[in-house]
Amino acid sequence: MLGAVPNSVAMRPIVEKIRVGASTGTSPIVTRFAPSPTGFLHIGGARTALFNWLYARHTGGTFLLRIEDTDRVRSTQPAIEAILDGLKWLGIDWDGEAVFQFARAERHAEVAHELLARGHAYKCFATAEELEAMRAEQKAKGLPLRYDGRWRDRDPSEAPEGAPFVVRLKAPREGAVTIEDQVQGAVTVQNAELDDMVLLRSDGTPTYMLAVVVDDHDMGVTHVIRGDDHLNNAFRQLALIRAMGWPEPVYAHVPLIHGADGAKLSKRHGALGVEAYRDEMGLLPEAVCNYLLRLGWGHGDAEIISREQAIEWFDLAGIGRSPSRFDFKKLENLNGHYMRETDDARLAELARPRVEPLLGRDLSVGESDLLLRSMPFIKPRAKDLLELADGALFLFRTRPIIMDEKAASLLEGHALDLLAAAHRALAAVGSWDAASLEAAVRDVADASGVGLGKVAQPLRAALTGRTTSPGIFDVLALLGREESLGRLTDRLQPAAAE
RNA sequence: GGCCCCUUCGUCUAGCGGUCUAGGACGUCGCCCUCUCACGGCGAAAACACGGGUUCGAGUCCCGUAGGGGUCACCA
Repeated sequence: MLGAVPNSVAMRPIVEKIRVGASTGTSPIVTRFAPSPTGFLHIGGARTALFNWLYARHTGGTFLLRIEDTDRVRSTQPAIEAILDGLKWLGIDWDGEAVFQFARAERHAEVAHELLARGHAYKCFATAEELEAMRAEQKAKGLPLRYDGRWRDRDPSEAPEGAPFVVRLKAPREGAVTIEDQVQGAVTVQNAELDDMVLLRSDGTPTYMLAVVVDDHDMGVTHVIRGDDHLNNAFRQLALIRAMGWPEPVYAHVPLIHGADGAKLSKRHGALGVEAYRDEMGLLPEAVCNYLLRLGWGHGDAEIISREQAIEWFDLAGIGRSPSRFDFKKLENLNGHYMRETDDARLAELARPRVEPLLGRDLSVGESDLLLRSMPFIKPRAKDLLELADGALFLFRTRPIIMDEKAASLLEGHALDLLAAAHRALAAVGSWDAASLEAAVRDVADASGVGLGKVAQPLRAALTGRTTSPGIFDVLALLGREESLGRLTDRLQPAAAE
């Protein structure tokens, strides 16, 4: 059982299927995104996924998804769904079926046993307490903390009968390893700095280090693009890859994203799940992708980059070497840009489910149509979907509409006389269109010897309940004759309105 | 602490030895447009961390210093 296990049986179907899909292209490049489902898809993970996806699409290669669910305690189904949903929302599609790492535990163990059989790995019977003592001593002596290889050359027969053991890789101790990282450049680490990592735990389950290497190999991954918190891991993984005689992947370790204050982005420090960007912040996926792309990657002066353009331009050489801070203001600005570019129908559909809760009721068919027609006037003023919904709200308020404080203060004294004059003029307008309405209101201003603003602001307050809104003539046109005149009457005859 | 990585305006970045009196974008400030708010247009302030080299010449190459980050598990 522990002997030379054939190394070509388990899980081959997965590889074959993927390879078939990839073989149609001219490039053999295969990338992957390998999140662990212990929480939502955070912004850093999203960027890593995006880079891998873009590189695969750019090269005509294959982009695979692997869920690293080997931590049975912390991995959850909701987290898996959140990650899948997040990727779909961002428009990052993967080739073939997602691979679940835990399901491949047997294959991982098989590789460890093969290594054991070939003398590239050994059993370590050191107990947890023993290792703890070892580290305490190293720390006391100011030595680097690492496994000292105490079982590296000992015979397993020296261990107590039936004692539990882990399997460790017998890594080279002499020399150095250099990785030609596509982002970081040549990085060299002395083998003496690395200790013999655990491949199989004492319960026989594989560690992450073993699992990634085996899966990446079996999945045919050629380019490993990931956060640079894995740079040190790469050297250990390479030792394992070499022990197995497998082809070495190209590495690209991308600097991490920091919070606005420069501190590391963590779950309690700005690293929200992508669903928060979608639901709570009301952002468009194309804006988030564009922002993420520019965070750590550049192409000359290009800022607004479409998905198609990104695929055409993306390359590893454009990835910067230094960590970047997350700037929500810039994301917001980008989102405003994409909102203005988005067609009204899509925007209205995104706005409706946000308008209805604010209103406390569903929109009728007619109101949905009104929402759609209002988009050209609302969307230039909104930088996210929250503002979009908020900006459209006044259209659906029922009379008498509520006034905010500033609007109410605009409806005092002489302003009411102007409002009354405007009401009379508007009531006499033949064709209820923006141009005719504008002419009528300008006449009122001229006749009263005041600027247009003196009339427009009270009108805006009475019509929308606020001091800011789309152009007042567009507001009148949108609301229609009856509703507009009614809202004005409510302000002119407060007693009747209350 | 050991090892590894990083360092251009507040932020994201362009720059790949001379074309840099350092460019763009967001943000900030001013002006214009104007019925409000946005949008849009114009303009301004704003950076090569520091110190040594190499070179005719350094933001660009090398070495230090400082600062920041990552990593050192039978987590991933």
